[in-house]
Amino acid sequence: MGTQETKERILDAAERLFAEQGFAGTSMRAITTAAGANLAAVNYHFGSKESLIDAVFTRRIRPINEERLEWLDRLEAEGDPSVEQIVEAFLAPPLRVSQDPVEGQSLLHVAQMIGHATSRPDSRIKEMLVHQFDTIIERFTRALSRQLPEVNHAQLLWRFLFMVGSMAHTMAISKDIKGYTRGLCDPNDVDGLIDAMVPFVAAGFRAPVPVGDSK
Amino acid sequence: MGTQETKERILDAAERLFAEQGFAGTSMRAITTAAGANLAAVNYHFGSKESLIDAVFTRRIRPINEERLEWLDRLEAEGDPSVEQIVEAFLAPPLRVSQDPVEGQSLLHVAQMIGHATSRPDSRIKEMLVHQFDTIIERFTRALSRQLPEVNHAQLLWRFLFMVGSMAHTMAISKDIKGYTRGLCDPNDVDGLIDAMVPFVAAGFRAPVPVGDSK
DNA sequence: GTACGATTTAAACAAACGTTTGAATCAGGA
DNA sequence: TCCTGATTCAAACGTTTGTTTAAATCGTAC
Repeated sequence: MGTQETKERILDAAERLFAEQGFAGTSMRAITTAAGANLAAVNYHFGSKESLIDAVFTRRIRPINEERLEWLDRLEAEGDPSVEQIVEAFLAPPLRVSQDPVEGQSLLHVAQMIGHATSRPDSRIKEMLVHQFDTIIERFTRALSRQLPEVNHAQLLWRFLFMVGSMAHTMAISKDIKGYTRGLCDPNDVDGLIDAMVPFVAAGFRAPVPVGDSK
Repeated sequence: MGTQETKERILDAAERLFAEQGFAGTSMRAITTAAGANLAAVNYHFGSKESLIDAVFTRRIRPINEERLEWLDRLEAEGDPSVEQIVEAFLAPPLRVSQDPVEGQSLLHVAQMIGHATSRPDSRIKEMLVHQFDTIIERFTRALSRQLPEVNHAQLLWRFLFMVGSMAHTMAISKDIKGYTRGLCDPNDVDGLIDAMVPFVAAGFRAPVPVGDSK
């Protein structure tokens, strides 16, 4: 049959190149060459480079956000979840999806791409992100607020932002973490990374609110 | 005389445009037009666009890192600083330098630019960052390790990375924070931002290390 | 005033970019 | 076999990119 074989190859190649070289740094020619397709294939299948970026991004972020919500649903069905559990439900899905089940090693392409996208100057992607994360932010801040009644809403949003920052930045530079830390930190050990990140973020959420900011 | 007047104007314009549109998204023509200079001025004064990026970045990051080290020196001269104090010495300088003393409001161009730079795919800037932060990382991790003897070195590096991520990401998207948080968080209130960020990060540093990671 | 290095200017450069075109090729049903 | 729609292909499109060039202009010391 060959159901959209070229389309899939383009998405895979674009995802890898976007992760490695960023969106602006990746040309249509580089994508189609890596995908073994003709230059015009992207415009034929996706319409434009911008639409391709959307497609590459949405293909990954939607399942990630669905898994986040399912994870949180499961936790709340079992009782009232701890801050650590809520944080893990937010952080683990995007990190786990980066593990290549075929190669065994973690390529982290998805993670790097998401990291780049979150700090992109382009406003179009920003709007997409805001929309994609609308439900996520509401559900997770509400769950966290239940466990942290002494943290007002503004402070909770700040801390949520700091968590996203820790995650996104770690993802974005994951390829170079070994260089930064002289090999001491291994970004391919996803479970170890989650085990390091969850306590850090959870403790941050539990921190006493600054004085003079009572609400 | 006109001591390098054009050169300064180009640096200012480039900094603003880099912050607003990223490095790849800003053309030489946009920079020189905004600076009121001729197109060839950048190549004449800086050699190339890449060198201009270096110049724009270095002009800001060097004083920031110097202030970080001076701040830490001062703290250590007064006694042994708390985690909160060390964290503040790292976070405050890049956030404060963003405040425009003339306009009164915080334009945060520097912060945004730094945020973009830290998640840049380009390896050249990465090397520059690693080199610029070499001393910083060593001094600050050593100071933190003295207050946190139960946190092993690998975990400390992870947490340092998470701190940088929170900072860089907040800087990168500072322009859109009000949109993300429906106006509840104001990135122009730099003191309030620091007051929110320092307790979060400090609590993260103090968090108990994950089990099975004793070293 | 004249000469000279520093700077600015307009113009053009080659290269790379995303996109479009129209013919060639493919697959499957009538 | 022929037809039809989907896909692929090589080629070219018009822009935009960063950079270079050579002449024009400026500022200053002689």
